[in-house]
Amino acid sequence: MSQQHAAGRRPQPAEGFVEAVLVVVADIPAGQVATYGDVAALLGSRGARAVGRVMARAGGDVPWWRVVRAGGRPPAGHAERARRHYVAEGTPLRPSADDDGYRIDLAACRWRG
DNA sequence: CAATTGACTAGTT
DNA sequence: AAACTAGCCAATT
Repeated sequence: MSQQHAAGRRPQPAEGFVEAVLVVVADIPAGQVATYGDVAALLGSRGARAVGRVMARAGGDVPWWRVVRAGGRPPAGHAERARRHYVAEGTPLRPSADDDGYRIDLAACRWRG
């Protein structure tokens, strides 16, 4: 079959980036966390927001709660859901006066690839 | 193809 | 210390 429309090919980088992010996130051990910027850095990019976008869209199949923001805050809008996972995995948390109610102790459980 | 957006980050005000 | 701004990158419209 011919080519699907000359340039109608499926751009690989699209899936490649998503896959790469999912692989890195899936590689984070339980009880530890990495920041969005760290995940991006492991991929050779600095797109912390791009990582967050992948999580929002395809993070449902990976331990998304192990990816946190710099400063130790859980993913925006998922603080309550993520907190149960941290407690279940023994991730060191710290009380906070924020709406999140807690903060992840990055100094104690930050993971490096 | 330009503009908008988004589970971000660091620096300023 | 909280709010604002600018910078970054990839996907979506």
